[in-house]
Amino acid sequence: MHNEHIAAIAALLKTMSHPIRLKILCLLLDREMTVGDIRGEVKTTNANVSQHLSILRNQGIISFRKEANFIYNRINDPRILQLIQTLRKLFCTNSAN
Amino acid sequence: MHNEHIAAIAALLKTMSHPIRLKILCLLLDREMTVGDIRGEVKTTNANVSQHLSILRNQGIISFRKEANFIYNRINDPRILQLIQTLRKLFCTNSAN
DNA sequence: CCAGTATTTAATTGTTTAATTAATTTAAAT
DNA sequence: ATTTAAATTAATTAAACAATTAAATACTGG
Repeated sequence: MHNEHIAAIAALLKTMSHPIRLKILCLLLDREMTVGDIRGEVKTTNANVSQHLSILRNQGIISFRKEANFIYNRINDPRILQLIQTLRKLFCTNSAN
Repeated sequence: MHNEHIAAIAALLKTMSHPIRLKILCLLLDREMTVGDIRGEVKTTNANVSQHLSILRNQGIISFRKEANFIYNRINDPRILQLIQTLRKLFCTNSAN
């Protein structure tokens, strides 16, 4: 692996490595969610969710669409979906494969 | 995914999210390496490598064996191997799968 | 025992990150 | 136009992280 790849992947992992951000990504696996929706699932403030979302956006992981004064967030990069699938398979099951 | 899983995975990703530590893990994919070996590959000091190794050990990612006054480090957890394989496949190739 | 090498530990210092709070923007509804 | 709700932004403060340097430990060989 080249050093640029390593730097890029390290940055990605860093973005994903906060419990709230990882949880947001897990929530967004299935569906779109607004900031308010997300705040209902994680135990923190609205502003805090918004800040974490902005970090995820800057990394290019999620994008959003605006409707009325709601903002619907979704996972942008299909590779992130696959990555989370792998994490779940490796660390959340007892299966042999 | 349960919150304990999320916390555990977030902690793992955090440990892996430093460029030097990620590079160390990539180097250890194939072979065992001493601190000195690793310092030859990453541009930093001996003490710094040792500190990063200790973080990786505390996370349970790598283990080591002692021989003379060398310490040979290796990846402990086969799931880490698979995870890095996945990262490489997703973010270091142009292939469609 | 002493010298030399490998590694770890400790202490310091600067940087980054994260949560909280308050203020601001944007859009909708009355 | 004013109010209300959703989301963002900004400012503050505390905590965590990381690199450097120096000191300490562990082990080997003469």
